Amino acid sequence: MSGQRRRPTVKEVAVRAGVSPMTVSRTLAGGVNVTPELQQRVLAAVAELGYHRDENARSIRPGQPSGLIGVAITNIANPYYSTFALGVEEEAARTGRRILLGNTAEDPVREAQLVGDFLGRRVEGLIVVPTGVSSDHLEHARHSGVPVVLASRRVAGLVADSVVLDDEDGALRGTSALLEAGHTRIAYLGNIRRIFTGERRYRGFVRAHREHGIELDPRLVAEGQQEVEQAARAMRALLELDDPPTAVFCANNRNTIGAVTEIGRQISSAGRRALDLPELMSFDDFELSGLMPVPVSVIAHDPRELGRRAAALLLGRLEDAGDAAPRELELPVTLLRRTRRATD
Amino acid sequence: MSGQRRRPTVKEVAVRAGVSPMTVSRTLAGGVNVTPELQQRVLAAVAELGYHRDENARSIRPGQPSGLIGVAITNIANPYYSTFALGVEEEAARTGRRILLGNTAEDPVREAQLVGDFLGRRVEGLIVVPTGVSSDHLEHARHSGVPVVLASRRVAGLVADSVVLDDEDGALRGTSALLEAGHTRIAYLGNIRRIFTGERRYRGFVRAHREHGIELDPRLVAEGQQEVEQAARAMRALLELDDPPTAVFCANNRNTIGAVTEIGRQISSAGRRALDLPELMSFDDFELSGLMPVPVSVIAHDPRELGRRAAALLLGRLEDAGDAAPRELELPVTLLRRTRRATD
DNA sequence: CTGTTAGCGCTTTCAA
DNA sequence: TTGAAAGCGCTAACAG
Repeated sequence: MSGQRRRPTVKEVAVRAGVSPMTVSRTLAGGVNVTPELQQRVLAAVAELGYHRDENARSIRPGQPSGLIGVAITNIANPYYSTFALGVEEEAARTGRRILLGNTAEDPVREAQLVGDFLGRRVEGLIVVPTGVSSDHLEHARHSGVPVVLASRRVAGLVADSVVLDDEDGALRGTSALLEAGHTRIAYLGNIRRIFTGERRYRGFVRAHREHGIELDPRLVAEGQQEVEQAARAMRALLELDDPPTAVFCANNRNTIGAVTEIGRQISSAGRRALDLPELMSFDDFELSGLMPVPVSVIAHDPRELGRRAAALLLGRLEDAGDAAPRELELPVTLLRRTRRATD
Repeated sequence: MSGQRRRPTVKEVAVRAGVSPMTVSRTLAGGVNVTPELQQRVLAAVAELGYHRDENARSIRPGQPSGLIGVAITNIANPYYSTFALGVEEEAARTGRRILLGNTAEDPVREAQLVGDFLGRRVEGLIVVPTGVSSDHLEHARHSGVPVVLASRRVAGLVADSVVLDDEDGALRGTSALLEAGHTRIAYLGNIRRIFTGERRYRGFVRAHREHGIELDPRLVAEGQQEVEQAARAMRALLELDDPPTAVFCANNRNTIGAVTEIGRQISSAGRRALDLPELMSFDDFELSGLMPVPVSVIAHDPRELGRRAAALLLGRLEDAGDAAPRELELPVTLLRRTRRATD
């Protein structure tokens, strides 16, 4: 086993091909002004030695882009965000760029570290699902010429391109559909309010109540669940109320899964019937959402498209090198209503 | 808007702090042999200028690691692989390393490009879910001193560390459980056979039949579905047979979701009863698997743990710089049996 | 404890 | 069309 053999350099390739390093460099850059004959020799040497041009060394020259895009998301394992990352990767790959991926775990401190690290690696731009209210590190990135695109959430006071969903409208429409179906006790399972989407979706939820003249029972509002298990516990607490909700608005993927999980437990362990359990309205679609024991309506959107758009905004910024005004996209959402079937 | 301001360098920090570049470098490296007084001045200058050490420039020095790990997976959007990536990221982050993530989309050509690109960026190691049978590019990486860890699948003839699942055992046990419950017509939905896990899981499926003396009907075997929609179509074809299966073994996540999707369609559109539809055995667990309209038993395992183990193998390799014999891990799987409830 | 020198792998600039 | 020199940002190695 040859083990830690050093990687070949331009110089070694040059020697092997019997040319100067510059000829190797030029050949690899596309071969302008190099005899086909020499190109042949160079490429042969490259193949024999298994040479790979050192992109890091290349990118230290000022003006030379690193070809890297830093992506900081809150939870890689959440299918919503991983699909988002796929969208970003696809767009980036189309321009030959790679993504550096980091998980913030919804922790502002980690996010700041991550961004600092990304800057150190000379990323050309950043795509961030911001976690906190502070924007010093993002401001700083932008300030040193690294464009930032915010996805899914914005940060107050930060001037940057962004792609978010029409959260309030989605929550409004979803909640209204429940109210119009006759529900008067609708619970809310969601993120902490200080998170951008948490605030906006809650606002839509409240507004729907106001517009329909229905009073909102504060005991039905549970916020701050990040993980499925927390959401399941919150759901259980709701079901144990004297006057439980007849429908539950779940403000995101994780809360929906938690709510459904608890419903499953009620059916299998506690022996309750699906008919006696609340129906759900889920902001974020998920796989097999149509096959749940209780009806799950969804406020659907395409995280992959969100990723593509975010990447497109960033790539646009990189080309224009532009000081253009920030572009703020707000993608529409689709309400897919599901109700109890007649046979239930 | 200051726009494309050049990023500050050590030299500029040095000037601002009134010291030499080396003092800056030393301070940032931990501050050994630097007066606290000077360190103060340097750190102040760093903060004022928003300086970030250029990791790329740093890593061109031979022996200096890049702090990057290349991860090539087949489908970022598949929750199974994204959770895997999370495990890798966690472990890598513990040693201050970052991951470069690429999607191969199950395409060997893309995989080879990706690996080449990763090598150009001087990754310290590679974690790959291999797509093809060819291993030239991986062999080459290993050969130039970049350790490779294969995850989930191995490649014939390639000497490398690997973490895979006990695929055959899982498939054997899952299929056996079905046979022992009295099923004699069990269908198979899976990957193409040339894929490592496809081959192994199919082998377990066949072996169970042999051991139980049950003949396998080749018309019940559908291979080659990569995407959910393909799997749903294959499932439909199975259900339309004159003599349809009473149970279906789904060899992976995507095929299971497809099968369940089709079952949902049969119930809602075709008006069939869950009782008349086959139960499923799924290799790979998934969220809410316990709440499906037909019983879905799962052969479960933890993709995050798989990711952590793969990363641990790689990190071990990086520390030992070792020519040690390749380590081949095979993680156990857990069979979780679900059957129809009495009330069905 | 601090600074100077040299050079990592590469490519831009200039000369042949 | 080719090559030599110089320097990108950083830090080991060697003075001082």
